[in-house]
Amino acid sequence: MCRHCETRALSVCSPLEGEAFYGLQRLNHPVTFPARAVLFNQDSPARHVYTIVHGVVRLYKLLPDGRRQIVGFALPGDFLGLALADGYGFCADAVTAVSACRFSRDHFAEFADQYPTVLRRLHEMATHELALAQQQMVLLGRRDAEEKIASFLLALQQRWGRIHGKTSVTIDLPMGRQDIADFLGLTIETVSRTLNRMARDRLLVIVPDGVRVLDAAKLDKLASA
Amino acid sequence: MCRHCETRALSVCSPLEGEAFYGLQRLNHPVTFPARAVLFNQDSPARHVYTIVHGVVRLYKLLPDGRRQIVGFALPGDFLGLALADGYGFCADAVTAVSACRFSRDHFAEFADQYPTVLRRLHEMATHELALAQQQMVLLGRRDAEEKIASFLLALQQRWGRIHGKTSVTIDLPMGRQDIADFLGLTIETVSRTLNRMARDRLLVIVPDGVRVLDAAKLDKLASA
DNA sequence: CGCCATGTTGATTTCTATCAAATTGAGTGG
DNA sequence: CCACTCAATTTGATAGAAATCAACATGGCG
Repeated sequence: MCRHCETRALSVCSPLEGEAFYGLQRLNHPVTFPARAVLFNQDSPARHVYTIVHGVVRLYKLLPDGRRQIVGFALPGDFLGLALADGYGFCADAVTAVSACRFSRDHFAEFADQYPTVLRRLHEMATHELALAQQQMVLLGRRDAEEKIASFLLALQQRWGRIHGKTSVTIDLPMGRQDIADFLGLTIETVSRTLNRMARDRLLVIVPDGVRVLDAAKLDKLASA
Repeated sequence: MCRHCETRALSVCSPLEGEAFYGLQRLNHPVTFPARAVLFNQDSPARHVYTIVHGVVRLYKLLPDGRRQIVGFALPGDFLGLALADGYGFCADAVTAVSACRFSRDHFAEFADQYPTVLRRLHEMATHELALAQQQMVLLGRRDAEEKIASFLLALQQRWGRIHGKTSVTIDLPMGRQDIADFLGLTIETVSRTLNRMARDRLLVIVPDGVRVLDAAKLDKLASA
């Protein structure tokens, strides 16, 4: 029931009311995916668009020789298919079990043309994604391994904070070390070593499926340095 | 005179006709900048938006310690200020002499709200930028120096091709080595060495303010490898 | 002609990748 | 409940690509 959806405030439907809200709700096909399920591939035609409700999705591109770059993690409230274009620009698969609102791309695009509010919101979300992507370019191009890890952890802490309504010193990391490595332009060994060095230096504690921040100030300094 | 503008087909105004076209033209304040002029800074409030008509602009972010990441080069037809947000997300300055169409951000945003075609086009341009940014993340995170240079050259060749209507084996490089380095996440020495090694290996010839491609096949292979 | 930016080239260091092996831990079946 | 398996992670040793440090060359331009 969209009316009581806990991720509504974060999602594309946040500005909708009345007729527009119900109109979009009528187009919605709720779907779920088990962990590791593929939502779509880079080359496949973009038949659907999605809003993530629960769970985490990794978005990535592959080079012909198998190297992988994760371009983002989609969390609750995030929208997949912002471009409303014929093809997705990347692969998407579920890191955890995922539930999502699925819409036919054509129906959604038609709906967006009818309600400029939706198009405006979509553009707002797209430019926000663009800003994140540019921030990630700085991280990938100009930061060392320790700074990358610190930035990643704090950014994720903030995103979970917005989703849950309160920030926690425990940062959930549903994705594996290899995923973190492929997001930060590192290897799994460097991620592991860096996290464990941070734990040894009392910046954080490694807990099952996450970390707990001990020294936020030092992490902040690393992340912005 | 917008009517005969040679970059119109590439720019935000391409889909406009009749009243909308003249309406936007009335909002336009043509401006020029000499090389090295600052268009705006990362922290300054976003008073204007721009369409580049001639010349090249570099867009970059700075870290507190002076490290720089160039997030893009704006070429004729490109739009600056896609977010229509309160702040620019980056610094912009002129690499060459630049002429541009400048609009008040508020007036432009109002105009976009009036003409959904414009908003749609803006969104299309934003998602295109997003796709480019994601491609750049792959480059920064997962490619070695030689692949980075090859990809950069070919991407620029294609962009000039779209602007001039025909692709040329001579690729104009108005930006300096340091700019290329800061775009690709390398140092100036590595850029210089890699380009000169490519020249030694007969992949290309270095010419004043550019390169001439000799072995497009090998460069293609490097770029997509 | 000489000056200062920009670019090139060489020597060395450093960080991260790579290669290799050991450890942990969740799930399975005896 | 415990041995077993397999994947994920950690840890160690080494190699390698690019950064850094340091001259040196070039080439516009006053």
